Amino acid sequence: MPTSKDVAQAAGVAQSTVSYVLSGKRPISEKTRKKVEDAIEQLTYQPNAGARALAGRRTHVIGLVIPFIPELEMGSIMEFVSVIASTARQYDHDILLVTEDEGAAGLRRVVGQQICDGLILMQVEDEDERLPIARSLNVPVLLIGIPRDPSGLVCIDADFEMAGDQCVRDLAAAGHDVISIIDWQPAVVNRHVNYVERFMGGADAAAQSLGVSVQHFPGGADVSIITDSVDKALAATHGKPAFIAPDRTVQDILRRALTARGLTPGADVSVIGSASPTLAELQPIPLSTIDLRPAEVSRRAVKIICNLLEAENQGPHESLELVPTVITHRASTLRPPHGS
Amino acid sequence: MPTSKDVAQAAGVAQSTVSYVLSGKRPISEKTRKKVEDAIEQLTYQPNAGARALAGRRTHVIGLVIPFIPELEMGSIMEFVSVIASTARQYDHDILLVTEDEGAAGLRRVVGQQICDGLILMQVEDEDERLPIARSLNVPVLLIGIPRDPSGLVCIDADFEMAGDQCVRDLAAAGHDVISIIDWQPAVVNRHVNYVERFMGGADAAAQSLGVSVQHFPGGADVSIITDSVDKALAATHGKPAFIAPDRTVQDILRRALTARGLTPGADVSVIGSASPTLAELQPIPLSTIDLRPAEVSRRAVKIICNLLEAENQGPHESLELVPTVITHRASTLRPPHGS
DNA sequence: ACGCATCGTCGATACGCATCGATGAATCGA
DNA sequence: TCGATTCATCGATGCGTATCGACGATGCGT
Repeated sequence: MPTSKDVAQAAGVAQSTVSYVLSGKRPISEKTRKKVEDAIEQLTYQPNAGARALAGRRTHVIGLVIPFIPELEMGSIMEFVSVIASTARQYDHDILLVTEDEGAAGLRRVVGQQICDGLILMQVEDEDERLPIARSLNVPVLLIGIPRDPSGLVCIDADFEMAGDQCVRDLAAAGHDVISIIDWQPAVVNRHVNYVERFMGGADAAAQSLGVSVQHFPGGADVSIITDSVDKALAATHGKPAFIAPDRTVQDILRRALTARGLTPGADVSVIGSASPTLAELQPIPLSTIDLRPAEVSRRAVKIICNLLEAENQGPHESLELVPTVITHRASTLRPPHGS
Repeated sequence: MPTSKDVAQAAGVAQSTVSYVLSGKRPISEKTRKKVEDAIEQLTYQPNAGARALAGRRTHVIGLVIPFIPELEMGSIMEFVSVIASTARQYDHDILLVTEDEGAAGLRRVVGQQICDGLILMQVEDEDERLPIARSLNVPVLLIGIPRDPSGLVCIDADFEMAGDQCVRDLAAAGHDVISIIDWQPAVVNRHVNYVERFMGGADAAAQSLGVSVQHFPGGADVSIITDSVDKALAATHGKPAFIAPDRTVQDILRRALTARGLTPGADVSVIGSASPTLAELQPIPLSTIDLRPAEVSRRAVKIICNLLEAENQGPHESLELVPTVITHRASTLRPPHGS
């Protein structure tokens, strides 16, 4: 492996000059720059990351703390991971994986050993045990998710309140006056991620201001539970029932339960779920969705932490960014009555 | 951040002694060791990774090249990623993500900059453009998947041939003499990962040796295609049809298609799919599965590359490890006739 | 023509650790 | 009791880069 000294020698300059050509932190004449760049190319020189980190006190690596994975959500987590990794590259950074099973100690380790310049925490819970550590670490930390007490922390998340609001408004506009929301699966709810409450809060507020009623039902992987909700929803309304099911697994079950009752989404009943456009279109009946925009959340997360890294000024930052959600009509919801 | 020099001072020894206590590469008296360890604890000293990499020529980081993600397979990829990351920790290594969108250059970068000691490539294709680079890099590379020409490479994968064999034998034993295999989705097949062929090869060979016949049908996300296959399978056999559908998405479609024809898995028809035990049990009718054991493949992958890292002897290694698959009976397959 | 600022480059040093050779202390045999 | 070993530790050096101060060369104004 060639070093910057080799490059310097080949170009007939000092090693420090090579360094300045690369960093641009001091003016270099066009002629010298050319010589150095040629030498770099010919030797296929690449700066040694360890030495760079040691001398420059910056590793250009961001630690990504991935959650322990309830099997059913692995797909959505992977989308975050993937987008975060490629976005990080655009900011000239790499992503190091920190698994949840290392627990809070993992955070201390990667920061203490200075493997990372900063951290991104996924799936932040309401009262997350990692928060005190996050606050005490001397590096920027970005949370995806919003804890109960976000003071002194930098957070980003989808705007679940907006999502709940959008869903209810949409169904109300389609003529539904009783709307049933089926909760996330117990496995998710029990994790105390508060986006569940935020979503419900947004939905309830919208319902109140519009004068429609919202019913809440437990989620679950069991068809009978969902079928029950369907029956209750049917009994509670004169018109056609409407369902909101933000959890992907619950969506699948709901679809099955509706079929079992002979109900067709878009004709006898409205259903709004949460899925990427691609997945939504693949359904037998294309699903109207509330898009929580994981890719956009990921991109912004990386952007925010990279800004913090450049800012470099100490002192705990604090901010909260909510990414607007997008509702999309497809075949699974009734169309609004004409003229209204 | 305290350094090993600080520790040395606190313990009243030389810095090199601290280093030897940590690495164990020279004998240290019990008394000195104790002093040093106490100092480490009190200062909460953690060795600087950059300096360690620079001096020790070993980063303790493994690059994991994750594939570009057809949305539908994200879940399974995440399982690999997650298990690889936590297994790596057991071998005292960390995982750095390298995204496919950086292409082959990404491999050269992380190795050239010496960010990584070795690489794991996922989803290796038949004629993978990364192979020449993998061979030319001066670090251990472990492939998950088997290219057409694995010479000079170290590979691991599930034993898809065994999987195909097991499925066919199992269905034959249950009394089926015509077995229909539905291919992976076109998106997967077109990627030229050859596990598809290996699976089919194993199935065909088993069929031949058992005197049953195997029909192949194209996979797809379209219900009508699958329904077609169901009809053809029904026409081609006196008894009850049998299906093998290793692709998860295809499985879902198949289930729907069977329902549409009024067929019940386990009663009128046998179905073997591929899913983790958890997911299989969650189905309305628990699915008999061929388990491709992604977690085991991941664990062994990490183990192999860590061994290579320790071996350190140059010269291209070459090996091929196949992880046995496991077939599990659940409710979706017919039971073998008594006494046979 | 001369002092002065500016520009471009060099040399030296620090970053924190691993490792090698050397040194002093302790142990052993005869 | 003395030299030969072995054991435990120290000091010095190198890993490859970033950065700071210094220095010669150039251009400016007067």
